[in-house]
Amino acid sequence: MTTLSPRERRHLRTKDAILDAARQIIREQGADGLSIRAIAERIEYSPAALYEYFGSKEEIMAAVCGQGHERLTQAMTAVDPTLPAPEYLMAIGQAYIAFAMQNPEHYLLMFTNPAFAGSPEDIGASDSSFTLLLAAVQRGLDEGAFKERPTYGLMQMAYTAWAIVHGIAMLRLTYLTNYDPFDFDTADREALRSFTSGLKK
Amino acid sequence: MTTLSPRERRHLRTKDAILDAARQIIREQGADGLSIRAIAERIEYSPAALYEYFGSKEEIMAAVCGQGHERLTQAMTAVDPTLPAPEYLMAIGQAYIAFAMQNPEHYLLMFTNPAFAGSPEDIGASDSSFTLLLAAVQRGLDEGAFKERPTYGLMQMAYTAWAIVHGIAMLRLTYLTNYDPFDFDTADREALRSFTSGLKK
DNA sequence: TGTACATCAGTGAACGCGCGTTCACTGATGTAC
DNA sequence: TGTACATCAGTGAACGCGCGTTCACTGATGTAC
Repeated sequence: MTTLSPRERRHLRTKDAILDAARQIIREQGADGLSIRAIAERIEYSPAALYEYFGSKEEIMAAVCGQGHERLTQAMTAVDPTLPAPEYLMAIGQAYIAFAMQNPEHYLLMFTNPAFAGSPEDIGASDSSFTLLLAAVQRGLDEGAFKERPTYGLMQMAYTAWAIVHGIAMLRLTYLTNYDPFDFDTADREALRSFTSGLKK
Repeated sequence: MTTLSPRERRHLRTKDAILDAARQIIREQGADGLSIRAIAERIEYSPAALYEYFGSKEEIMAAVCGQGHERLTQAMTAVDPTLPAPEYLMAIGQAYIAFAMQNPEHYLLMFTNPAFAGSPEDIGASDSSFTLLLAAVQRGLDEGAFKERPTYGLMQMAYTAWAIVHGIAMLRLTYLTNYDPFDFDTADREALRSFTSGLKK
């Protein structure tokens, strides 16, 4: 790893400041409120200055998404891997949901923006958070904790496990804001338990 | 029910044409592509003409959302209510997902647009599709097919059941377009079975 | 049935706005000798 | 250490664009008598 010159360090710091500003704007005003001009205003630069760091607005959004995927994977990796498979699956699910709640701007940009969705690589082995999920389900199958069916194997189980945490995250972030008749975290845990227990037979 | 004058009929027909055009545009270009001008062009009117029918762009979007909620409720109501509670719950879940797949523009506008989310009434008794879901879970509890826990009762079960179908719908519509390594419908059915069977204990 | 008038449905042009991006420029920082 | 020059980081003004909405208008449709 080469050491960086002061100039390079400053460059990276400014780049980070741009991404931070972008995240804050999305958090406060939604993705529609994000504009080059708003970012520039927040970091007290002229709009044109941002083009020294990113080629376009789209590049900035892609960078924020990339950051989000990294941090999501990190949060899931922090889960204790020595847990029994069903508990481990539940725990990474809870970590996933917690990440979404704590980083709504990241999560919504990652999964709401049509521009960053739908390419096969995203769900394939290269997408590391999904890879973690696949491994968790595989372990459950190997250890006999989950039972396969002809039409419900590794991929299907992982896909539906993803769907449930994604559904919880999206509902809470987009539809159930300002609504809390009960403790969501507890209900979510029960939902994961219910779903996971269903994988056993 | 009063009969309508030809003028009133024509008015309603044009109103419908506006909503249809709006839905098609969202379908083809996403919600961001929706504009008064685009709708006007599609129905071969001047942009200003739309203000004869709706007060603002927002009113048009709200009307499309309203249509969507109606149709979703209709689709779920069409499910055979004489099915045993667990099968009934699965069936309305499948109807929910099928609606989203067949009406992506409705579904995405309803659940993606921040402007139409988050008011308590939306999840309360007034939202009829959620009411259907609540009734289904209640039946399962009454019949002893589902078992309550201290932290996982009627509302929690309904909320998480909603989350799972919502997650499936959103994933398929926004992230897994152009990706089909297996039959989603089959996997979805298994997921609902797995989740529902988990409600029994 | 004919006529006078009111209402309705639609047009075309214009408004002000915020946007992403470009471009010529300038002063500051770093580099070579 | 001093000087000449190249590169870097940032500015300010302007571009063209598409947007929602308003407004004065006009011809068509409906209504009253």
